[in-house]
Amino acid sequence: MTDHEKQAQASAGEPIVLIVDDDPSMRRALTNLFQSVGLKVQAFSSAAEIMEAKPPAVPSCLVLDIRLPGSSGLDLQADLAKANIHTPIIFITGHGDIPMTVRAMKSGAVDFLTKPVRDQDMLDAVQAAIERDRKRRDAEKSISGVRSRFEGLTARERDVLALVASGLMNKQVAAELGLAEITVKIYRGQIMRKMGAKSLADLVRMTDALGIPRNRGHLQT
Amino acid sequence: MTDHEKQAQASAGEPIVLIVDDDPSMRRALTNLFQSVGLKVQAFSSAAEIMEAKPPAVPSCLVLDIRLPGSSGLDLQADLAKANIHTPIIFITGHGDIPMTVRAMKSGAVDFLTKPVRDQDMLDAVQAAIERDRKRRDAEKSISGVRSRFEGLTARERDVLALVASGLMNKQVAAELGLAEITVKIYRGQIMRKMGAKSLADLVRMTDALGIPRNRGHLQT
DNA sequence: GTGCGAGCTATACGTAGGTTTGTGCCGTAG
DNA sequence: CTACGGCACAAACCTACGTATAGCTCGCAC
Repeated sequence: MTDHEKQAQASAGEPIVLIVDDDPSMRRALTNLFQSVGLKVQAFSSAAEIMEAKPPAVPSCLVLDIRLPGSSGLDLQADLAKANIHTPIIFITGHGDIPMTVRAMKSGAVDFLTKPVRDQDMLDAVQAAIERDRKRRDAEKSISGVRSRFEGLTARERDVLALVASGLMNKQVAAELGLAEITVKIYRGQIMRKMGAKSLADLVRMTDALGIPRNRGHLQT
Repeated sequence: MTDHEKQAQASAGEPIVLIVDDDPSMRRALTNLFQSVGLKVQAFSSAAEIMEAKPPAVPSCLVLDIRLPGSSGLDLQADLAKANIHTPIIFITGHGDIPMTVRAMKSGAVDFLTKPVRDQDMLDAVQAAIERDRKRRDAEKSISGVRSRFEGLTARERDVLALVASGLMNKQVAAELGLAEITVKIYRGQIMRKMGAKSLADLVRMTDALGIPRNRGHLQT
């Protein structure tokens, strides 16, 4: 298989583990551990270093020492969240305390391991983290196409879409927007075509996935 | 309408804090703390005791010492999960360790506080936990009506519902089920009436909320 | 048996959805 | 100026949706 072919299916496979630890011997040990089970590894020695690297395009996870030179692992976690990078994080700590653990877990860490870390615990945690990331990426991918098509709609088409997806009839949409019914019908057809929806049910699910507010939504009692 | 305004008319009823601790002085202190901010309280001295009580019908949370006579707080957490009771849990511990904390948080605990507990930390945690429970109850309530109406559908109506909600036209549904189109139309009308859906969009959202499998679903690219 | 509800269909009719073709206005990019 | 895209509408036409009325079978409970 050529590199090009590998790249083509990269989004689907070959997960990678990112290690951030200032202790070279720790980096080496973790790298060996992960490689021994066939995982790709990339190691960093500081938070700054990994923030400069581009986020991986494959399912991945971070293994992070809570005590790092400069900023702590928790700071890095917060920075990544702010940068909208949601790679799952596994913390390792030598002298962690409970409040620190709680904070990390509340912020979405998948695990928090204490030194000395047992190999099997680490591998289990990484396995779970990568699986979580894979799911997140799949979900992300499944709506990215929908979102980009939505971007291609004109302002008016979006108005109509919101009302149609909320269950209004064409004539009601027309009244709401001060249009003739025929105009709504035409926009509606354009929306279906542009969004690639083959039925109204499709369109409804797309708008829900996009989180478009419903002007007349319900579902109660 | 903002989320705050919605909140005001959400799940009615006086929230309650359930305390489980074998230390009478701790129970008294916590009870006083919560009552001082106007929260209702019910205290228990063991896991067995609270398992016998009926789960509260109002937004609530558990404040749980991790070390309990008989079973540990983590065991109680697991038992409650098994019994399908999802009241949010706040743990308190005197001598907890990190693995215990991780396990509790992974299992869905909202917080894990160490003694001595600062009053404000406890109140913040309880506030968050009750809010979480209120949201969960609201979500639960909003689909319970839909679910019960779905139970009232006949077998054939459910067949038709699944296909209609997946976006098929009446004639396609008819072909799929070996029926005449007119039959599908009539069932469809009955479904709309029985489910209380005022539009197809409604119906689609209901089926999605119920997790009904789609025979011809998509949403890709 | 009688009644009842589920299941199934038919004819008929009215409404809603959707496309095509064509018209026109407006603003802006070239 | 001209071309283009967004916006808006109309007439004509076809398809899909939905209801009412009516009739049929089957199985089950009384």
